[in-house]
Amino acid sequence: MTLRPTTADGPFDIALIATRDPAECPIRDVLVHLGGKWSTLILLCLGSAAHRFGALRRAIPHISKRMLTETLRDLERDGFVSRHVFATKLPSVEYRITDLGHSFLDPLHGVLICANGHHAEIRRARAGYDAKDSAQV
Amino acid sequence: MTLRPTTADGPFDIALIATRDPAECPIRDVLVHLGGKWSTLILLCLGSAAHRFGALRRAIPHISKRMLTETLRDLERDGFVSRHVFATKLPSVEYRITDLGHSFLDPLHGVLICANGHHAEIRRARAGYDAKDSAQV
DNA sequence: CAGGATCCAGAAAGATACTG
DNA sequence: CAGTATCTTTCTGGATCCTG
Repeated sequence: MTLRPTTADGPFDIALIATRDPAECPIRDVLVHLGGKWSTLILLCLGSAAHRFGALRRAIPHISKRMLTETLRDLERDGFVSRHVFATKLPSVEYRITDLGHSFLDPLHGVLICANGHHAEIRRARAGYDAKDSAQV
Repeated sequence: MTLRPTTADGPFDIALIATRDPAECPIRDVLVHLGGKWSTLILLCLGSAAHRFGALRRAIPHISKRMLTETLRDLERDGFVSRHVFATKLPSVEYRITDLGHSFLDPLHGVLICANGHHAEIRRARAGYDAKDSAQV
């Protein structure tokens, strides 16, 4: 199976989807991490400026310390962000986006523009679907 | 807080992140669904051609019937794909991408290109991180 | 301040069996 | 063929308390 993406952006073979080992498939191996509830949010935040832990918490409402720590570790592990500890009196840690992380910023931003632009449409679709659904039951 | 994305793609306010109600935030409301393990895979598959249920299963290894059904329902609910039932002898159902879904194809594709291009780098970063990690323990 | 450790309810997801 | 139903296991994420 060789699918051709509608965008003629180059020879990108979606047959990668069908890779036997999920770990070899960039779609699954990379996107699953980016797809996490918070990764994109954090990456975008750090894309605009370096943030300290507390600043990130304030910038991203509703995130718990636990999830912030965990997601930052994951992003660090994947090489998207770097961690810089300052041995000040009270510990302070700054997170920065790396070059690798930065290279994802534009593509991600494109998705966001799209999500933002079609948000109303999506919510309308949902409302319609749910209305039909509850009517039949 | 008004963050400016590094891409000067237009006036996209990342302060949307800080929206009080998560449901109002396109980033969370849309991306959380797209971030699911399978949504992107399915959307890309359907972007290349309409598929029937069974064909999708074959195109996307490792997905269970249950997850495929569920993810398709979600995508249908959000208006990304449409469902067409043919009353043939044995039921056959075809899934197609909608215009709305199609508008996400290019941005998503951009992310994939990026993920694909940097996959090796990411895996190296992981290996390095894990090596340091286990060395310290 | 930044985060580690622990507990725990609920969501997500796999396996299997059944149906029109 | 295209699901649905059910059971079970795994994962997620929030709350809370603790430390250097």
